[in-house]
Amino acid sequence: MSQHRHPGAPGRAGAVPALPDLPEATVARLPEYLRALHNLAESGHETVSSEGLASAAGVNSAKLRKDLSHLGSYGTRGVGYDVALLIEQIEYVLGLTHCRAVALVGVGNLGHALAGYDGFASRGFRIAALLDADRARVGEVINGLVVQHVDDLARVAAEESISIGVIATPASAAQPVADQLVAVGVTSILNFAPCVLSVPEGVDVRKVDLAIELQILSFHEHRKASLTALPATGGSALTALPGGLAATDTQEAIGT
Amino acid sequence: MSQHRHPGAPGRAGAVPALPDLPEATVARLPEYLRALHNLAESGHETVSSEGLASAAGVNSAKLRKDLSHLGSYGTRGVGYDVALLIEQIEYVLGLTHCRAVALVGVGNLGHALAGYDGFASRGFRIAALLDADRARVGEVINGLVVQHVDDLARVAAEESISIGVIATPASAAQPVADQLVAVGVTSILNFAPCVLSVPEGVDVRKVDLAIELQILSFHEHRKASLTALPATGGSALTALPGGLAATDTQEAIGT
DNA sequence: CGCGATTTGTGCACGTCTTCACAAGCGCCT
DNA sequence: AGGCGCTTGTGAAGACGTGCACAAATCGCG
Repeated sequence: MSQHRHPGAPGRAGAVPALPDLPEATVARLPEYLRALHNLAESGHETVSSEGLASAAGVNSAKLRKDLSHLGSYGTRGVGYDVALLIEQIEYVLGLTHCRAVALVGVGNLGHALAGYDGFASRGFRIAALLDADRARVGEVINGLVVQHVDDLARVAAEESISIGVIATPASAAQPVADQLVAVGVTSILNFAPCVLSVPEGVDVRKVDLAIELQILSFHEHRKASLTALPATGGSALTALPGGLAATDTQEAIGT
Repeated sequence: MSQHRHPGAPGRAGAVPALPDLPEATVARLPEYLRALHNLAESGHETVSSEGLASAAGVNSAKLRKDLSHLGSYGTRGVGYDVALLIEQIEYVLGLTHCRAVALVGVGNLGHALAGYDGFASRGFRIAALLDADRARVGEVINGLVVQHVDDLARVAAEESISIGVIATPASAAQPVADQLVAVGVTSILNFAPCVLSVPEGVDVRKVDLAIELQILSFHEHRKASLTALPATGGSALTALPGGLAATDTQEAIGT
């Protein structure tokens, strides 16, 4: 395991790209590393240590090193990682070496915002089509793109090579839209509608539900509040004492 | 472990709320169960089996039962779960029994969409204030709320009891905004800006980055594409065969 | 009243992820 | 050239999450 080789995007000879099947948890963090690396590159850093990159990405350095080690050996002991090289590598692994076309379905409140979000373009994604089921919206121009009817999806997909579909419709419309996307060959879907989608095997769906995020935060607020409400006994009682749950479980003792 | 007791919200006598510290993974799924339960309740179901609820929530039934068992025993063997009771319980645990006030900072593209998103109000959250650093935006009315300057945060927080802060600003503004939120006592933050926030201990931050979700999907697209590109050898080679990585590791053998 | 069908709750084993701790490797300085 | 400090890459251990499979419990029916 040495001999600093670069088997990734640059220099591969059309052979097997050698995509190691990374742990999901690692994949989920790579984009964060990538963002941090771009920041570092802009501020003139040429190399960065695992400690430095880890803190910029908000993770611990051991985790970062293990994550990067899954891509191969791109660091130099005693020095750190070459920022530019690492960017290249991560972008290759993530499949960002070429711009990916995104079809956005549903130009309501959220869809509008997504259509105008410049964070996509700056990170290798191009919104290639806006679609909506509401004929009243068809023809509207958003951010330089004309809204088309969702029934024209097949034609649109034929013109542009759609890589990813984004669903920003109400929940009731999401499943049919997903079916249409799958029908035209889309195998990756980002779903903002609050519902579960059923898709055939081989199609990846990621779900983002803004209300769920708030509810998770709400839980922690609730927990924190209930903690401070127990000045003396509370703090220790719920850190898993043997009798910690006695307050509720005593009833069981009575029952038996 | 029996004696169908209801120690949760309804009927507790001001004593310890007995909030068990749930596994994070469970907490993250509870909102999904809650949404599915509301759907079931609307369609007239009074009870639901773990199997039924699990499929409605998109998880497997064993996981669902284990998740719910952490809240206590609210099912009836041979019957299933009482939908209304379970809703009550989950809402209590998540701290949704009273409406939570949310302060939204940054009314740009995304902020606008969030301000108009009705999925918040319908699930126990009330956007209590809109704030922005841009004085040109102050005074603008969005969805019945007047945009105020972010420097007025202290006053706003005094009027409304802000429970959660949402950051929808550009990355460069996010950290100062977070500091201001923390300064007025906010201990839960939902961050849409693509950057890591540093906050004091005790403050919870959840991050939603739309571009990251796309990048994760991009990875899977890339992987799927590289799979289909290897008709014969590929399929098996990268499912962790001993020699699967030989294509790249042979270089090492040459090196040594 | 008892029995069978049904469904929950959970012990257990397995896999994944995280963290620690340290050997191996690299560059620099003398 | 040799040694020293620094940093990566990785084995091993522990924590955490998942899924199976089954005992316990409940309802309905004869």
